[in-house]
Amino acid sequence: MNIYSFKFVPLKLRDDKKIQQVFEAALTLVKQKGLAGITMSEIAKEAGLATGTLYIYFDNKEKLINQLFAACREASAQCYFKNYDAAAPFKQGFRTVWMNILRFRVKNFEEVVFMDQCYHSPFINDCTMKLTKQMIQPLFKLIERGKEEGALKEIETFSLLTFMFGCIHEAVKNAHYSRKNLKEKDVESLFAMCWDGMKR
Amino acid sequence: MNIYSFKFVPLKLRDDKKIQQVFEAALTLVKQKGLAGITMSEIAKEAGLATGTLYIYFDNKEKLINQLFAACREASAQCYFKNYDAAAPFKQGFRTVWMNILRFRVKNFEEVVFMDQCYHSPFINDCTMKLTKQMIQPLFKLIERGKEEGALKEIETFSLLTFMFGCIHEAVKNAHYSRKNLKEKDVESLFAMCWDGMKR
DNA sequence: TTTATAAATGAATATTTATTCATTTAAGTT
DNA sequence: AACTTAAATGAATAAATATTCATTTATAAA
Repeated sequence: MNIYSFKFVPLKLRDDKKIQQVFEAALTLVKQKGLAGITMSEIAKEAGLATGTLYIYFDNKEKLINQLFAACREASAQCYFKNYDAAAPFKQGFRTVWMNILRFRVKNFEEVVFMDQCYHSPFINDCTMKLTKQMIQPLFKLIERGKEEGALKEIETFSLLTFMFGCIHEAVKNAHYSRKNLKEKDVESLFAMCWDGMKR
Repeated sequence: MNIYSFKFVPLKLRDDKKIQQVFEAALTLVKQKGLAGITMSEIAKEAGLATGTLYIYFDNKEKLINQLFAACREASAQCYFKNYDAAAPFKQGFRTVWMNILRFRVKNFEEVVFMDQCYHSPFINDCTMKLTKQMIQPLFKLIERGKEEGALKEIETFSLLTFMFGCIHEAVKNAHYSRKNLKEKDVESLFAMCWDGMKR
């Protein structure tokens, strides 16, 4: 017990699990009705909280959405290089990363939808956007390695990356909307198409 | 002059150009601030009309957005087979269609953004969605022809189409956001990647 | 030129939604 | 057990937005 204890003693603590609850509620609703269709009171209800409680954890709606966006971006970037072995041949490493991205997007489809909607919304500010662009840096390096080793076509790195993301992105979206789960063989043929398109 | 003329004589006519003005205003604003950020009064202002005038042309906001969506879908589907020569070799026809899609998306980027946002919004109803799916039928046929002639990989048509759209889609988006116009050579290398990925 | 009619207007109203706040509840300290 | 403090609540308020409507304007026919 220190001399300050009489001044600041937090007696009932904020529950950080609630932030997660709110995030999940928001994602569920955005997937259902889009960013244009969600309200603070609905988010609170879906999260099992009173409307006022939201404002203990988030300054306002804009901040809530920006924070959720940042969290999604973090989670997404985190997955890219899981199990990546820099010592292995390029194609193998590329495949690992490719599969990581695909799996993340299948598993976290709500996040993907949410982030997609955010890019053209009044909620996401410039600072948030800039940070987002920085996070694909490691992927840039990967593609560049592929070109140096003669494995990939001599095309602008940005174009190659775009191509790779485009394939994955659209496949995950279409699979979801047509309610067909991506089977092992679908994933394999998609990877084959993507690789054949990019390889030298 | 017929016997009814004393009953229904339209003396000041509705101006169909206004509908186009409103559509353009809405697209401009959606690109700027997203579907979540537009209001009826802003649309009216951007279109140079009074708020009330909007309600002469559209029942309400939902209808306005649905009609705009339908118009965009129409325009988009219209372009696919321009200059397509069914008698020409497959690759040539495929290339024509591919370029049509790419060009349309570059030129009508606002429409693309708008439609993208609509898919997850409270505005677009099921009926509208169903119609949209029907409109890619001719593309289905094209891909099937490619497989029959041995030009394309023996993969589900839907997967091949998805792949093709994914490449185009993402390339147009990224080009736009990074403010790099797609140059002739970028388009060519993108087409090459897409074709190499799909060809047998 | 007059008249009839529908379009156009934008301020007023209705509705929805964000945010606040007085009150209650819960938890740690004494 | 009493006390203190912050979290939690949800009804009340503020703010934003959709929609209406009484009035004005424009047009074509007579």
